Amino acid sequence: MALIYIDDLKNHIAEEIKISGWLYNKRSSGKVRFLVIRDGTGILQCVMVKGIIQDDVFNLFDTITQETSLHVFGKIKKDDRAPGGFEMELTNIQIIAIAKEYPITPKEHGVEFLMDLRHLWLRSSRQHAILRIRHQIIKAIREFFDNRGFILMDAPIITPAACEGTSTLFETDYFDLGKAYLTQSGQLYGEAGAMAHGKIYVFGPTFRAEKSKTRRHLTEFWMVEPEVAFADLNDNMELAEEFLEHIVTSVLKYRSAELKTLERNISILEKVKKPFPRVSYSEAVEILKKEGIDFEWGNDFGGTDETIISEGFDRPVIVHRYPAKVKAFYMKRDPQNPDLALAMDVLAPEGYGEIIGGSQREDDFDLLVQRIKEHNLPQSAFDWYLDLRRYGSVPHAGFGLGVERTVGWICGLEHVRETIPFPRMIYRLTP
RNA sequence: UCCGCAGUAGCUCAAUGGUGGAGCAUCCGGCUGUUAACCGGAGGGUUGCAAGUUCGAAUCUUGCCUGCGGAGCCA
Repeated sequence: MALIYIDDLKNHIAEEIKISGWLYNKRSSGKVRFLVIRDGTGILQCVMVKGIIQDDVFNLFDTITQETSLHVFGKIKKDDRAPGGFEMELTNIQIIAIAKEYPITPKEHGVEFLMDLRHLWLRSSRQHAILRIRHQIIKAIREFFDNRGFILMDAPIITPAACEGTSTLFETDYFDLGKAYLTQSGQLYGEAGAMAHGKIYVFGPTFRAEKSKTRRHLTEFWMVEPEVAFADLNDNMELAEEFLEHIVTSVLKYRSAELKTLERNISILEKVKKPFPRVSYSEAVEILKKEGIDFEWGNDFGGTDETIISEGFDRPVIVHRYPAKVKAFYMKRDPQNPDLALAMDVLAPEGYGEIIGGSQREDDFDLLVQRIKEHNLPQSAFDWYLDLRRYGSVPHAGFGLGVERTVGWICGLEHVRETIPFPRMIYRLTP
């Protein structure tokens, strides 16, 4: 017999059915008792009245504790008084396993306590909604690229050297070959893929060993990185805005119930339509100065700078053409001004900061060799990467989108630690 | 690594130098439509750890531990 799920109850009104789940909450007013069941797809209020149901079933109420697993049997009816709009008139209950005293009670808890119990916290309605939206975002990401002929190309997670040579990497011993590192970006491999397939995307976990202690940082996070051959900075910015529009539209369409659970103000999300405002780095610096910020041209923006810049716009804003010296070695210089890199960042509204970073890549062999030297990187480690310029180099561009920051923004969360099932942070390795 | 904040019952918090409490959770009792149900009762404490000041410390001082927020770095 196929399981019936709570989110499908509308097709089973007036039927006698079985629902399998866990006790979410229970209430009683003596002779009338309510069991609230969750089955992973929703919650269902079940009601029983003494004298109408068998006494031995009625009395099971006292032994069923929060999160006890059980089957409930009864007839489904519409009832506006019930959360979810449907109610089951109980005829029978089968207990599978009585739960021990459950630590997460239907009252407030602190984040530290809940994070220690993350494996159980995932069951509560808010976390449930967040992870369903995360799922939708990831689905929309894959859908977007798949529908446009991009090929998914997995990059290695264990790598021989830094991709960008700046961040601190997690290090491990690799047999007789010396040290290996966990990847901080699949991009360089993605460029190889773009030269083979035209347009690809890398989607995988990335790792940063920096001791970042902010609401925007995890040591392990997921990143999607498209890379397109024969594309320039403008193509890259257009791709990014169509991409973000698609993701947000998809979440609004398929996860409105979850956004409501999170009490997200969706009017802000509804404005995420292309074209996004575009400002150059220099214009962004002017915005900061107009707001009274003491900011020197040539520095990179900090978190608060990004917030101030994005506050002037009602949708994500693209900042382009950064000073080359604050950006990575592989970025192509602006032919109009060699001090600038053809880089672009997308800043999310409401202070969520940088969710996309990308650029047109340097495609000239000699210039790339020069950049590697300027950044004091070992050229031997990049010899394979230079091959991409030796053998049929073309203009190409791409970007990386941080999944957790995007989930945090769309859900309206305070901290990215709630956007991933089991966050890894500098002071948290468990559960 | 640096700066700031916090640590009291299983959980969330109160008590600011003078007898450590409340709500929730647990246990017992009551209630025929509850909505984080409600009402009555009970049990539950090395106030993060160590030292110091004081007649007296959860409260003041110092050190340590743990966590949170921010800076730097980045998505």
